[in-house]
Amino acid sequence: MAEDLRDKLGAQHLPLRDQVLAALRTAIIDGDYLPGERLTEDRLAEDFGVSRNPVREALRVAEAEGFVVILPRRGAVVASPSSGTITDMFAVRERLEALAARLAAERATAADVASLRALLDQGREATQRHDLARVAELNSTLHLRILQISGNPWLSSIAKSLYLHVQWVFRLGAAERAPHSWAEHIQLVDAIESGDGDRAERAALDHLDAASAAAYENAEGGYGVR
Amino acid sequence: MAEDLRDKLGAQHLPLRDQVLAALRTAIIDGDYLPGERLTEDRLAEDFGVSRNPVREALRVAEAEGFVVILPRRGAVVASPSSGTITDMFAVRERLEALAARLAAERATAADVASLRALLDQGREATQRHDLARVAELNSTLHLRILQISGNPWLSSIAKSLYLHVQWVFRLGAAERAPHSWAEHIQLVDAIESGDGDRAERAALDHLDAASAAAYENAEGGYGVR
DNA sequence: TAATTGTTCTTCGTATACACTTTGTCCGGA
DNA sequence: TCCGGACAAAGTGTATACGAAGAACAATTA
Repeated sequence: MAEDLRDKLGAQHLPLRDQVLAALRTAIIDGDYLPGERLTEDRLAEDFGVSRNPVREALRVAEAEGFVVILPRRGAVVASPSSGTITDMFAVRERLEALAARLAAERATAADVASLRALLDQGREATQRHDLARVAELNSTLHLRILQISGNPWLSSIAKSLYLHVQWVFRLGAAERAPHSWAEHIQLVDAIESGDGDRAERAALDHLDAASAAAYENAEGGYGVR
Repeated sequence: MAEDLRDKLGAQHLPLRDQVLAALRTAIIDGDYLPGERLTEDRLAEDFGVSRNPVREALRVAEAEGFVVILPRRGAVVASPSSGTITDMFAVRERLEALAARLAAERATAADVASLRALLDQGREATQRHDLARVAELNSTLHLRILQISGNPWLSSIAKSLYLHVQWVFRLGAAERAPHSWAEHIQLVDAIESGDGDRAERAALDHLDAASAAAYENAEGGYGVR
């Protein structure tokens, strides 16, 4: 009850535009709306059961985030990530996640490390169960958690946005990420626990290299993105 | 004329919401709207002479960009960058601009280098004239130009946004940036021209270190940002 | 003084209207 | 058949109005 009150003080009723934005993002990432597809305001409004205003506001933010492109007087279309984009995104992610790993190593508390280890355990378990969806989800959670531990809000929000886009491109390409090499993750968490920034950074870079290599293999088959 | 036609094909009549967004950004960066200041939709609509709709859309984007904070059912207030933010921003900028310098070194054409040198010359000249505003402007242009040369749109847009925020914090703090050490810039451009990625990266890092040191000195006096 | 109530301001969402562009279609003429 | 222009349809861009609900502040009451 006390928690309810505290929540109510600030807010709790998240605006429709935010719900629309979230729904739009996931719809695009999941491929429900394909690149190049036209997104008229009326259509989105109908799809989400709201009026045009919340839709418009969500669209502007989605544009700023790079999920849609808005052509003046023509409306919005889902953005079309090109193969060049993958290289570019990984180049930036490399730097950012290396920094995040370093900061996390320098700042992680025992509780932080424990939470990372817990994710690692769940990941191993899910891998054994061959629950690929869960594995991918845990992978995301782990990376996001490290960003959070880094304690740099800018880093966190930028990398998070990049991460979403990478996921998007992945889904467009191959069905699902390959079975993750949790060994790399363990290396990374070990390094963070050690408090050795250099080592953490190296571990992050190694992991990213492997991930980007996998990305290219996946991309080979090709996303039908024109 | 051919250019006019090409422009007309796509568009030319940039929407009110974009004009409002641009005006809002500069108003915040210039300190016309101070951190913590309340920005009601009606007030902004009146200030810019438009209806509430374009204002709302501009506000959402400004929120996504971190210039304003929107409290549910309370409205928007200008964001309040704290001293921690400066450290965080520079940590990210360091990585990003180092990457940009490396990419620029690897990809710069002769024409690119020439345009950088031209900016350098103008900068030196403006410094001699003690035209500080122009110096600051040329400094911005130079950095943005390097980002553009890097050819990585993600890097470019992220770093650009960070750059805007840094400027904002600067203006809040001290009146104007100290007379720039163009020597560092020359080092950087030399390194880019040489095509040596490592060297360019080092030069960028050196420059950022100096800039962040200067930032702290300036910040010492204190931005009255509560 | 402290708690409660009421008032006011403002956001949030909806609905509507209309000008203006872009696009697509149709039709007549060469 | 092919071309060109008139015409209609679709959709964005902007403005405006209105009701509901939350938050802040003032006034009132115990």
